[in-house]
Amino acid sequence: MKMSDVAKLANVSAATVSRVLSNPEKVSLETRERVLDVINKVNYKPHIVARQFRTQETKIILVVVPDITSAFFAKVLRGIEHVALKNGYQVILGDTENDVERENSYIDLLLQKQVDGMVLLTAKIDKNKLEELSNEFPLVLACEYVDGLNVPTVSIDNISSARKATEHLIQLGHTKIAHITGPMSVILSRDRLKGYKQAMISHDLEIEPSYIQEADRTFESSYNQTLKLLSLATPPTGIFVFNDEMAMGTIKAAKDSGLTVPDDLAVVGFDNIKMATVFEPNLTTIDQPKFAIGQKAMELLLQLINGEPMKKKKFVMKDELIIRDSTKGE
Amino acid sequence: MKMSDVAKLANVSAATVSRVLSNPEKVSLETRERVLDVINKVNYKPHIVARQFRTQETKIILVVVPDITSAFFAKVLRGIEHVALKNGYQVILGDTENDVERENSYIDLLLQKQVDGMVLLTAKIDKNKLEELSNEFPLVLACEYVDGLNVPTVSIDNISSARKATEHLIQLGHTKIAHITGPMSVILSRDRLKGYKQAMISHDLEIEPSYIQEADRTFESSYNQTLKLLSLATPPTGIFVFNDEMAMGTIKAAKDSGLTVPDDLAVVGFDNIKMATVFEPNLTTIDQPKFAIGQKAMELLLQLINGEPMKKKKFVMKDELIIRDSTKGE
DNA sequence: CTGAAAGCGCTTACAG
DNA sequence: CTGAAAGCGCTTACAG
Repeated sequence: MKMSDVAKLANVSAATVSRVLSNPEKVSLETRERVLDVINKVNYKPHIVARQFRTQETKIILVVVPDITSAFFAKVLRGIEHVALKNGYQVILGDTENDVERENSYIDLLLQKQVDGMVLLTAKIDKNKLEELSNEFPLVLACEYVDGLNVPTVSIDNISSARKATEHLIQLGHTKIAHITGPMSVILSRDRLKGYKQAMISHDLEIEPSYIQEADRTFESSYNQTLKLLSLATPPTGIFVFNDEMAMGTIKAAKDSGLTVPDDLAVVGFDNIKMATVFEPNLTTIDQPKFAIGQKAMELLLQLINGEPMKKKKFVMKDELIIRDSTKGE
Repeated sequence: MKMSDVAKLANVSAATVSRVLSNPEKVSLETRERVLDVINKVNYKPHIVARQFRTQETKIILVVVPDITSAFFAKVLRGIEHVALKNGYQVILGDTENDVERENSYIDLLLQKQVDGMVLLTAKIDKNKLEELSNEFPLVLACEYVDGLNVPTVSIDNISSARKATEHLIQLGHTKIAHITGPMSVILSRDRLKGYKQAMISHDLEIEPSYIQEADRTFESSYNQTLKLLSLATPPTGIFVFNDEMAMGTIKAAKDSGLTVPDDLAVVGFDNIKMATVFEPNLTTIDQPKFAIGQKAMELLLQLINGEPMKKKKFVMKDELIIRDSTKGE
């Protein structure tokens, strides 16, 4: 059943059926009702791909995430999704599993016009390529960003929030403070490391190289790096960890080493995922407005798609240090 | 830049360019190389929507999940994704957030030919509608299923695994065993309740109605229902909980009530999500092969899409009771 | 091995 | 307010 069949049954042209569906105000009430009756009777559904082809827009956007099983990204994704759906857009999910190759391959969807725009929640891809791409297609970065790139971006200020997290430990009296970073290939890791260093220096604390350990973003990896830190001649008494999942790994390692958190070791995480309040001790962490970041990113993408002017390109969302039991005790 | 432009530059017809892209073996080596040179030089990318329109297939499949922020569904989704990508299919994500309306609206993507097939990880939708749909379109159910529906389905045997979980508590000597169910509108909840009852009856244990409490699938909801159970005149000493996230809520409630797990209260969860080994005490639970369920579901969907015969329609995957600290102690 | 031509199902500028 | 007609960019059956 196609549009011309419906048209015949309703004694109108296909053009009129099309108008009833897309611009009903252009059709007289009488005709409109007659056409709608037929549409309902035969349960006609327009062939969306034909429409996409004709209008040259798919009403689909692509979201590229580094890890869909991460609670953090799932929440950001949901924010995107909400705004997308409300505006008639479907969301294609591109899970790269932290693989640059796969990130690159998703970009083909844009080049092949299979999606109208793209939100990147990971940006390992080459900077120049990204720059070119954003000149040609609607593209928004969220959470991650690329330094000096003139692309709309939504994130928190990772440097200042990492500084805040570290200063919280300093204010509690800690001086031997370690930092477990994410992969150095990710700019967020470098930013949070920078914030950590800034806090240490501005409080005249020495930055001990062996106190800085790189991990990938998993529980297990942070667990192992923590064991390493705890076996140092002078182990740290406080650790700022790249994210909450890793912070849980750190605390587990402390417990397995016979230490009590926060008494023997204070731990600060990042993101404020749901588990942060379920895990014991509850995590002191930096709250990121995950849902709001997703919403804002999608709103910016819609602006780009609709060709609306964009005065501001960088949006810094508000984060918040949330103090819980992993640093302050019960 | 479109195909005919490439054709001109290479001194061939558009048909030949098309063949180079889709059936290179039908083009002479010489011509093929000449065309590929041009394609690379101008960085031509075919307009996929035009191809979709022409071939009447989109190479996109839809996965409908009840909750994308759930660790369980994210893992199943990843299994689907792996098989999809390997076979040249993109995945559109349909997150219903447990809303039947939204489940229904995703079905339009199928009716409008915007996707080639669909995997449902939730099935609240009307049974007859589903039956009709599956006669017309490639459709696979995974995790959830609908009783008496002749649609390819991948899941574990929820009744027997729930029985196993309950019997584990019985074997530990518990007689006052409660069950916190998921929403009764979900068949999995009814199945697991059935398994619980079977275990109780076959061991001559009374089924105490107040020991059965319904919760939605969240941590908080199970937390509250557990408080209710613990305030009974004769509180249970063991609880089988619908899923792991809820089991964590149950344990939290027990702790907050001054009880020790497993000594005062033994708890069994379901799914074996990653957090089950991070949370303390580690959860005794039923392991579901999440990734494999996703893979199998997508393989079945591919069979349907390709019109291959399917001898068997119901696939029951192997589950496993995993005993950890939440029932047996250290 | 290659090309000319038809056609997939819509939408929209144009004419009346 | 309505219709006839063109055309979006591919693929493929057919002919040579």
